[in-house]
Amino acid sequence: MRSSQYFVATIKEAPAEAELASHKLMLRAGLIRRLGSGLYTWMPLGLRVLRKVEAVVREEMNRAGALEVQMPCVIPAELWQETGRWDAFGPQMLRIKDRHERDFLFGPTHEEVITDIVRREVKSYRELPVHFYQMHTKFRDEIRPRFGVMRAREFLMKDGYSFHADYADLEREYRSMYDTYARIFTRLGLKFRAVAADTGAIGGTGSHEFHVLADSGEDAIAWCPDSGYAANVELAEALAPGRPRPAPREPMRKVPTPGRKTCEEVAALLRLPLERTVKAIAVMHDHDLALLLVRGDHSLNELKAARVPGLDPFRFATDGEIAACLGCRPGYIGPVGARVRVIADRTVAATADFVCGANEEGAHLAGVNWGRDCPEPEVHDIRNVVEGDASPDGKGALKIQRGIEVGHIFQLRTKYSEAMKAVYLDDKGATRPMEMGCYGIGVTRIVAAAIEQNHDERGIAFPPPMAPFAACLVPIGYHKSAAVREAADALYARLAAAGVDLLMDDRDARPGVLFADMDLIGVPHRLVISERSLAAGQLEYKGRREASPRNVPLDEAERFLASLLAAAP
RNA sequence: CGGGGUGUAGCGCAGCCAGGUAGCGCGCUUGCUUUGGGAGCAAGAUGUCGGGAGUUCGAAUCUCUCCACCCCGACCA
Repeated sequence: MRSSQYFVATIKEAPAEAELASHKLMLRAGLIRRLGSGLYTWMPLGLRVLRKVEAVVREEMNRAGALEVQMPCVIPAELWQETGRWDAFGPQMLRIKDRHERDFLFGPTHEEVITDIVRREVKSYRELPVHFYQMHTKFRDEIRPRFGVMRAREFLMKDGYSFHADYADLEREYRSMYDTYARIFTRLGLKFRAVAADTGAIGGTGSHEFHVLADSGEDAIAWCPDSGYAANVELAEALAPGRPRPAPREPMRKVPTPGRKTCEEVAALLRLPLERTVKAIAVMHDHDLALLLVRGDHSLNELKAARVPGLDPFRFATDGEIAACLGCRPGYIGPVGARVRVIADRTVAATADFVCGANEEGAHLAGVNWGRDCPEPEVHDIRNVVEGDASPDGKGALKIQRGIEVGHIFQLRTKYSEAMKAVYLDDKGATRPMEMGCYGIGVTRIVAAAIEQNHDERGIAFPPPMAPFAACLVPIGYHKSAAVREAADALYARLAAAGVDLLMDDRDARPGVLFADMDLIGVPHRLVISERSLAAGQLEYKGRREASPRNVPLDEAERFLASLLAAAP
């Protein structure tokens, strides 16, 4: 491809709306353009990248024995009413009506559609297992689309669904998909980690997420270098402290803390470590206020809190509700004297002589002890684990890393097959529901995640498997020097004939412009032809991540490039 | 939805507080020069100042209202 015949839509300054490096770079490199909130056009260059990711995913899915299908984006409401998700899925599902006022939805996921297909087509255990997948445009009306295609409303997803005669076979396929996903992300040249995960709205039992590691990731993952344990922080259990609660040593006393509302401020005022403070979070369940207590240096895990018996569903209490129930503003609330349900985190329950709000404006209590100063609390694991916590498997300490979720696999079991009567006859003639698994990859998100992980001050440094072009040829003085033009055209023809995925930047611009653009769009290998190098019978090579160029004899260019491209990413 | 912020040329921004009829940089067009890391000079083109209503002799600027977008929290591939 010649860039003069192509569409290089690079820009110098990123639009102000972009904050994340990958979002800025995708706009600057001309990979995408925004149409509306969470809606993006993939420009020619970006689409090349997307197609390369897609190809790797497709190849590995096919290798694993899954079969590609294409389901409709627009789905009749009846199917979703059958499983109850028409009402349960919530506002992120885009509902639409046709000319007859019939209800449809734009599919955010396709369990119902595929289950409908399979229940019609598969009647016997002899036809199982089956695994269908598609590369599909999904729409989810996200509460807050952000970071470009990282969290878009419309996005490309690989979604696969498998059906099995028994759980053992589902487990086999689940392990196969786990390995397939690991192979896909490895092939794409990404640093990733597979972690145990919550099953969320999709439902089912076992589940793993695949995260591309990046500090800008929206998820936190907890992992243990000693045991290999890895889980989303949402899920990772915070064990109770190993030692029992110390005996009280201090008397309880009220201390004035005007204007100090946060645990940090109170701890600083009293010159106490943050671990001695207790943070109270007021929540409402069924018109009843409850206090959730975590240590000042810890944070509440809302998923865990929602699993506390008798607390689901809960919401955060308003300032008015807190005032009505506890007689003061948030910032000064605490368990002592509060006539409400008190749920303490395991760590809080094992803390003595702690500091908490006095339920009085501008005052806290210090030296507070369970049992002596207020009733023993209800104890649950309701906090997020932090770096250094004991691994839930009891073997070592946890580390915390941030990640971008690019894949998620679930064991759905019979949740959908029972709701939709997807049954088969086993070898004894008995009717049984199919065991089901589902497996998703955010294809568009992978591109953003890869850039997040692979960029520098000059732009994107794509892993070779997903670079828009495998290599580029930059002739200097193409429009001025006949020698350069002839040599560049000849090399271009030879490399094209050899099937090299090459971009020749033959635009009539200064060399700096060409170099800057090739660096920005992330082409991994760069060849430069100029009168200077030509005179020595050489051309110049530089890898995108390398600091300085080296010379290569002109007549060895093909072989040289071929060996680079054959090398592992 | 709650909290914060921004809408002025294709992009990035100034002008707004102290109303007087719109500007800078990049990009774009033309010409000349330049040519190994986003060139220089010259001449140009491009704006319903987010929409609507109001105050005023006069509104980008003040008031009200609607809209869009961004950031922080609940969602998820």
